[in-house]
Amino acid sequence: METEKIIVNQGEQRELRYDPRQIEEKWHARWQADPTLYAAEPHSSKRKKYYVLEMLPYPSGALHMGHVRNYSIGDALARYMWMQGYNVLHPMGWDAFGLPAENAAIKNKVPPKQWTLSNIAHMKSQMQRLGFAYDWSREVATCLPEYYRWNQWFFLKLYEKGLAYRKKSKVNWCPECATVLANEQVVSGCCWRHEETKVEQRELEQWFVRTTQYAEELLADIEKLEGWPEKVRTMQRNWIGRSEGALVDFALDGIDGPAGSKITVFTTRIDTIFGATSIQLAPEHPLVTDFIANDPHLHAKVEELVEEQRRAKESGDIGSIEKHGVFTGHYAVNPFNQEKVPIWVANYILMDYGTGAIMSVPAHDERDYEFAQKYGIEIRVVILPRRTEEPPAAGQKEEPVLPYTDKESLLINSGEFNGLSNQEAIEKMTAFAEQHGFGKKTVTFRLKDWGISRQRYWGTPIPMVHCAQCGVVPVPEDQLPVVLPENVDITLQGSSPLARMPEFVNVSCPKCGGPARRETDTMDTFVDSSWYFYRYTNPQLTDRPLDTPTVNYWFPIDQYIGGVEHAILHLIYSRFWTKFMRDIGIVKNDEPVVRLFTQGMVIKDGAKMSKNKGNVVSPDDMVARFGADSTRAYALFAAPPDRDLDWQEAGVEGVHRFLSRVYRFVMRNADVAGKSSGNALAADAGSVRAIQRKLHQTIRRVTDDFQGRWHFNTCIAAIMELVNALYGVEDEIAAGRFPTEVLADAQRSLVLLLAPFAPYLAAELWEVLGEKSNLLRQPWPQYDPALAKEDEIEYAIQLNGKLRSRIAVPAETPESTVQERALADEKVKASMDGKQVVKVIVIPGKLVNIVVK
RNA sequence: GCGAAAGUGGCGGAAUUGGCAGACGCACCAGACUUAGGAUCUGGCGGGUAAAACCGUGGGGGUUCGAGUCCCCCCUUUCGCACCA
Repeated sequence: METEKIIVNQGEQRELRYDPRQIEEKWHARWQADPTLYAAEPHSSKRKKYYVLEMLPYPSGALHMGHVRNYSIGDALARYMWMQGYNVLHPMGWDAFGLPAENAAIKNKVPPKQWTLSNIAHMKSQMQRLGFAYDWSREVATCLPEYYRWNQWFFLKLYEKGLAYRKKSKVNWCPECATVLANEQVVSGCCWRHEETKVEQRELEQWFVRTTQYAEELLADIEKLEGWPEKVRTMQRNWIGRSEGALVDFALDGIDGPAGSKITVFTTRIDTIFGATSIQLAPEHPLVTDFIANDPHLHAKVEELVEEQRRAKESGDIGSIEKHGVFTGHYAVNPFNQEKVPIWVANYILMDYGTGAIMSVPAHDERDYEFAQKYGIEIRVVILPRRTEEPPAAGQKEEPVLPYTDKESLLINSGEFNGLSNQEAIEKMTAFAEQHGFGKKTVTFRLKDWGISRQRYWGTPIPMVHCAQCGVVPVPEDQLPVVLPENVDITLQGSSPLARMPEFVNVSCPKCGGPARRETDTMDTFVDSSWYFYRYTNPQLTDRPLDTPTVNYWFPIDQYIGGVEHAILHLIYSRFWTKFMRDIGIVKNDEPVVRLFTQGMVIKDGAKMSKNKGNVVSPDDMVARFGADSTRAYALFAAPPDRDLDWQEAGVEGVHRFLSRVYRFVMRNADVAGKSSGNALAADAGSVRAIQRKLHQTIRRVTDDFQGRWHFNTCIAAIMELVNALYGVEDEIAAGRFPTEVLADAQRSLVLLLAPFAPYLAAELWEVLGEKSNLLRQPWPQYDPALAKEDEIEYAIQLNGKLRSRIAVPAETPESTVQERALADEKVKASMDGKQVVKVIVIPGKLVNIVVK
C-alpha cells in the first residue's frame, strides 16, 4: 500500500494511521452518554447471572498500574461473559474511609471529605477513560452516610447478639504527637513523624468483634473454597491456627505462692507431661506480677525480658532471638506425679497464645531443649520411637530432640501410662485429668477477636453512648446514621478530633434521657469492605442494608479478583461477615466468593512500582501516548495474570503496533464486496483453507483460556498469529481472489475476539464493518472443530530420541502407514547406518521414534 | 527455621496430559519502499559449524524409546509464616 489514504464507502476518506486518541475519545463520549450500556438486568432476568468483582480501590488520588492490571483482567472477563449471554453484574466503588485522608488534611488543610471525593471523581474519570465496563448506577462510596449507616446498623446487630463487646487493649501512643498511632504509623518502634520518639503502649477500652465465635466454621469452610488459590487457603488456615490440646492445672507449691493459686498451661502433648521439668511463664503473665512484687531483683530481670520480647516483636525477629529466662524461686506441682517443678519466666513464651504458660518438656520439644540446656534443667525422656528400643541412660541426650508422634511410639517413665502410644496416651491422660478435675480437653486458635476501634476521625462513628447512669447504651436504630461531623479540626492535639467536639460528644442518653457522652471511636475500615459487595446489588435502598431476594439472585460472587495482599484480613473478615449476615437471616449463602483470583504485582526494573523507588509508570501517560486499548492489552499480554508483570515500555509499543495492524487490515478490507467477485476466482484453495483453520483454532484457543487458565498473554499471541496469517493473504485479497464470505467472517470474528482486550478498537471496527449492535450483546464466536482441524500432519522422525527428519502425511493416516513412511525416509535411512531397528514408537499426530541398535 | 511458588535466548514470555524447546512480542541484523524515517512491508535471529555433527531449559544424579515437564540431592530468587506450646 503506497498511499497513506484509501477510498472507502461513498468516497469518504479515512486515515489509515491508527489513532487511538481519536477513536477512544469518540467512543468514550458515546459510552458516557449511555449509562445503561453496562447495567445489569434486574434479578427477574431470564439470563443466567454472573457476578464479577474487582476489589474496590482506596481513593488515594490516582490509579496506578496495579489497578489497571486488576481491572483489565476483570473487564476482559466481564465482557466475555456478556458476550456469552450472561446477565453480568460488574460494579465498582470506593473504600473511602481511612488514614491518608486525615494526613492530607493535616498537610494541605483540606477537609478529608473534600479530598476523598475529589480523588474519587478523578479516579472515576480515569477508569472511564480506560473504558472499563462498570455499572456506575451501583457505585458505592463507603464514606457517605447512605453507606456507613449500615455499618452502624450491623454493629448494633453484632452488639445485640453479643458479638461486639468492650475490652481493655493496648494501643500505640506517641507522646510527642500525644495521639494514638495505627500499626502502620509505627516505624521500627518509633513514631513515623518523630523518628526519635519511642512509641509507648497504652491501655484503652476498645470495641471488639467476636470473630473467634466463627473460628471453627471459618476453618472448616475453607475446604469448600475449591475455586480459591491453594496459597490463600493455606494462609487462612494458618491464620486461624486451630490447635487441639488440653488445659492442665499445676497447683502452686503452697507457702511461697499466693494462696490457692494455680497455673493453667496449654499443651498439645499431654502425653509428655511426665517429662515436664519446669513451668515457663510469659513475662507478661499476671502471676509474674505477684511474684515480682516483693522481689526487686526478679522485677528488674522480668522487665528486661518484657522489653526484649517487645523489641523482637517489633523488628520481626521474634522466633530467632536467643532464649533467656529467670527462675522465680517458686514451684508448682505436676498433678500427674505430684512432683515439684520450678517456675521460670522466659522470653520465648507469648502471653497472647494459649494461657501464656507452658509445661516445659525439654526431651521432646526443641525450644524447651534449648532452654533446658542453657540453664541446666533436667531433660527427662518419656517417649521412645519404637517399642524395641532401650531407654537411654539417665541424663544422656546426644540426639536432637524428637517429638515421636507416630503410632510406634512408646511411653516410658510415665507411671500407669507406660507402654501406651503417643495417640493413646493423649486420649487417656486427658480423660484422667478431666476425671480428677485438674484439666480438660480444649481447642485454641491463633485467630483473635477483631479490634475495630480506631481513635480516628475519618471512619464510621461507632453508634454507642456512654451514660453515667445506664452505662453503655446503643443508639436506637431509628436514630441512625450517627453522622460524622464535617466542620472538624484535624490537627494533632492529643485526642481524636471527634472527642474535641462538644456538639458531637454531648448527647442525652437514649435510655434515661440524662446527659451522656457519645462514643468517639470510629470503625476500622475493614468493616466497610467486609460487606460492600452486597450493597452493590441494591445500593439505593434507604430502609435496610440489602434486599434479600436480590442478594440471593446475585450471590455468591462468581469471580473475585484482586491482590494477594488481601488474602488474610479482608477475606477473613468478609467471610465472617457473610456468616453473621446469614445467621441473622438476611442472606442465605455461607460464603461470599466462589472463585478468587489473585493477580501478580506490577514490577519495573526489578522492583515493585512505588514512589519511593521512582519507577512508577503513570496510566494517564500511557493512555495519552498509546491509548487505553494498548495499555490494557499490554497489561494482559506481558505475563499470565497470576504472575508478576515486568513493565516494559517497548512492549506497550509492540502491542500498539499489533493493534495498528488490526486497524489497517480491517480498514483496507472492510468493504469486502468490492474486493472479490466470489469463490470462482479463488486461485489458491489452500490459503483459504489455511485462513479458516487459523481462525477457528484461534477462537478455540481464546475460548478455552477464558474457560480455563486465563492465560490472556497466549490468547493475545494467538490473535496476533491470526492477524499475521491474514496479512499473508492480503495480496490475494487485493487481487480479488479471496472468497468474500470467508474474509468477512474472519474479520467479524477477529473483532469479536478482540473485544474483551481492546474494547475501543473493537467497537470502532465493528462499526466499520457495518454493524450497529452493542458488541457486548453480540454472541461470542463459535469454533467449528472440523474447520479447526489440520488436513495434513507433520511427524517428527526421531532416531533414538534425536530428531532426524520430518514427514508430512494427510490427517487420519493410519499408524502403520506413518511407520512405513518414516522407515522409508531417505534421511532416516542415511542416519540408520546399517543398524538394526529394535522398536518403533508412533505417537499419533506428533512423532515417530525409531529405536535402533 | 518452616511452607509455597519460581529459575527456559540479549529481554518479557510459549511449550494444558512425558513427545519437534524457544510460539507471540521486544531488541538486534539484512533487504524493499522512500528526499527522509523512530512509519510500513519482507526475511533472519539459542550456542556452534563453510555446512553438518554436536551442545543447550540453575547444578548433579536417576527413571524412560523419549524429560523444561516425573523422582532424589544441591544452589539461587521471590513471597508467606515465624519461639503457636
